[in-house]
Amino acid sequence: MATGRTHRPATRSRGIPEATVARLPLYLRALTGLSERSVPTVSSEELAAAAGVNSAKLRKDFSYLGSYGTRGVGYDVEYLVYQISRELGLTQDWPVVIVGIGNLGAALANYGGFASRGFRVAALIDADPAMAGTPVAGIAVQHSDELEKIISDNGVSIGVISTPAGAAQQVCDRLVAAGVTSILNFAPTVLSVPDGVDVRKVDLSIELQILAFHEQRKAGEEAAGNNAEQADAPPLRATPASRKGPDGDVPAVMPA
Amino acid sequence: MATGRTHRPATRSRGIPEATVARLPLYLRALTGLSERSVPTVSSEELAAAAGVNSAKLRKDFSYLGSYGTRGVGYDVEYLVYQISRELGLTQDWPVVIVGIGNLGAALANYGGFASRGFRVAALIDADPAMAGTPVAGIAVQHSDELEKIISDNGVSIGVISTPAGAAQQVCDRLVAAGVTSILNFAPTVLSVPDGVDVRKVDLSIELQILAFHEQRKAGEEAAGNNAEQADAPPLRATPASRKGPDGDVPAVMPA
DNA sequence: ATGTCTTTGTGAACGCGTGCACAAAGATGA
DNA sequence: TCATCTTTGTGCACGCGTTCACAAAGACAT
Ligand SMILES: NC(=O)c1ccc[n+]([C@@H]2O[C@H](COP(=O)([O-])OP(=O)(O)OC[C@H]3O[C@@H](n4cnc5c(N)ncnc54)[C@H](O)[C@@H]3O)[C@@H](O)[C@H]2O)c1
Ligand SMILES: NC(=O)c1ccc[n+]([C@@H]2O[C@H](COP(=O)([O-])OP(=O)(O)OC[C@H]3O[C@@H](n4cnc5c(N)ncnc54)[C@H](O)[C@@H]3O)[C@@H](O)[C@H]2O)c1
Repeated sequence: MATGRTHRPATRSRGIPEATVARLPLYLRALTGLSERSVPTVSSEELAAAAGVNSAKLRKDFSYLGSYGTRGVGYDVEYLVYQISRELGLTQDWPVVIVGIGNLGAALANYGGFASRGFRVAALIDADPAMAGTPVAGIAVQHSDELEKIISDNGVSIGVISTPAGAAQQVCDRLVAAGVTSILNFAPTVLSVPDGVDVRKVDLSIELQILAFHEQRKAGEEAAGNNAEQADAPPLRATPASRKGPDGDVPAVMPA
Repeated sequence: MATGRTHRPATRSRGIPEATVARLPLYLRALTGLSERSVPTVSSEELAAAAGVNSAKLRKDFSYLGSYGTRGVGYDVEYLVYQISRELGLTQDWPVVIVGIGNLGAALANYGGFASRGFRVAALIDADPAMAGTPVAGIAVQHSDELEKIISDNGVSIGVISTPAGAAQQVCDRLVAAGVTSILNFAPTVLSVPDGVDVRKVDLSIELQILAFHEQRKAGEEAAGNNAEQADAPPLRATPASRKGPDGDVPAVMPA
C-alpha cells in the first residue's frame, strides 16, 4: 500500500468509513467496464468478483451510500456509476498541478487515466529554469516562481509532488500556503502539514520492501520444510538469489 | 493508498502484524537518515516523530521484533537498522524485472531509490520489438519473448508490471508461471493470481479519487457553515462547486 | 393473487490495530 | 550501594473493519 493519510483522528467522514471510500474507486472502475459493455445490471456477487473483493463487503459498502440495489435483481450499472461518482466528487472538475517534472513527473503528466475521471492537469511546475516553456504532454512547464499564482488563478486544491525528497517539504509548504488542501506525494519523505490538509503517499520503495518481507518469509518456510502444524502457507519455490551468507554481515556496532 | 494485497486469510506472517510490516520501511528510512548523521541512539519519541507515527505504536511495532532497546536510553541506531533490514529481507539481493517500458516503466528504471535497498533491476522487458536493445537507464531493453528465460536465469522472484491495463493479466500470468511470486502492479486492473503469490498495487487514479472525496467533503462542510450541533458529522449535502445542474446529468436509466 | 426463487441489506460476532497508562528495567550520579 | 530519573515494553480497553448468516424485499411465473 502506498497509502496512508497523515494524521486525522479517524473522523469517519460523513458516516462513510475510510476503508469503504478507498474501495469506491475500485467499484467504479469495474462498473465503468460493465457500462462500456452495455451490461444493464450486476449482482453484488458478480461486481465483487470484478473488483476483487468479498461480496458481503461490497454490499455493506454500498449500504453506506444508500439502498441502490433491487433485491432479486442486483444493481443498475448506470445508476450506480452515477451515485458513486457523485459520492467521490467526480461530477465536478478537479484541477491538479504536478510539481517536479523529472522522470516521474513527466510520466504522470503523460498518464491518460488522469483526465478520464474529472482530474485535469492545470499546470506542470518545475524549479529548473531550463525547463520553463518546454512542453511536456502538450503542456508548457512553468517555473516554480509562478506556483502561488497558478494555484490561485486556477483554484487548484489538489497538488502532486514528484520532486526529489529534499525539496518535497518546501514545495508542500508553498502548495499549502497557496491554498492546496490535498497532496499526493511521490517523494520518499514524511510531509508535515497543518490540520485540514490531506496527504497520501505513493512509495515504490516501501512497496518493494513489503514484498521482500513476504518473499523472504515464503522462502524461509519452504526451507524449514513442512514440519509446521498447519499447511496454511504452501511450500512455494526455491529462494531467489539467496546465498544469504550465514549472518556474516552483521554490523560491528552492537547494542549493549 | 496505493496498497492492498490480494487475498490472504489475514495470516499474520510469522507473528509480525501486517500493519507493522508496512511501517518497518518507514522506520528504516528514518533510521538511515540518523545513521548518516552519525547519531548513535534514538528514543522512541524522536524516532516516531521522524517517521510520522505515534511513539506507542512504534514501541509496540519494535516489540514484535524483539527487545532491541535500552530503557532509559533508547535504541541503538546501527543495530536497529540491521535488525529491521534483516527482518525485511534486505540483507539479501532481490533481482527485479520491470515489464512494460513506457513512460512509467522508464521512470521506474531510472529511479535511484531502487538499488539503494538491495533491489537490483535485473532486466527491462517490453513487447515492442522496436524497443529491444534500446538502452534505458543504462540497461538494454529485452523483448517479451525472453521473459521466461530472464526470470529463470536470474532467479527473479519480484516483478513490476507497468504495461497498459489490457496486457497486465497476461503478463502477470507469464511472470507467475515463470516463477515470480511477488508482483507490484501499476496497471489499473485487478490481477488474479494463485495462492502463494503476493500482489501489491499502486494506483494513481484511486489515490486521486480518495483525495477528491475528502476535498469535496471539506468544501461541503465549509459551505454548510457551523450550524451543526457538533463539527464532527456535518450536514453536508450542499455540494461544493456543484452547479449540479438540476440533476440534469443523471443517467436516464433509473433503478426501479 | 399466490408461491417460489433470487439477491439485497444488515444485525451480530469476531479479530486486528491503535493508543493509554504504567510497571519494570536500567542508566546515571552521589 | 542506593536513590533518582528516563525510557522501554506491554496489559488493557476501545473502535474500526470484516465476515457470516439470515430475514425481508421484490421479481417472476403460474
Ligand atoms: N522515478 C520513479 O519511478 C520514482 C519512483 C518512486 C519515487 N520517486 C520519487 O519521485 C521523485 C521524483 O523522481 P524522478 O525520478 O522524477 O526525479 P528527477 O530528478 O528526474 O526529477 C525531479 C524534478 O524535480 C525538479 N525539482 C527539484 N526541486 C524542485 C523544487 N523545489 N520545485 C520544483 N521542482 C523541483 C527537478 O528540476 C527535476 O525536474 C523523487 O523524490 C523520487 O524519489 C520516483
Ligand atoms: N504514466 C503514469 O504516470 C501512470 C500512472 C499510473 C498508472 N499508470 C499505468 O501504468 C501503465 C503504463 O503506463 P505508461 O504511461 O508507461 O504507458 P505506455 O503506453 O507509455 O507504456 C506501456 C509500455 O508497455 C509495453 N507493452 C504493452 N504490452 C506489453 C506486453 N504484453 N508485454 C510487455 N510490454 C508491453 C508497450 O510497448 C509500452 O512500452 C498503464 O497501465 C498505466 O495505466 C501509469
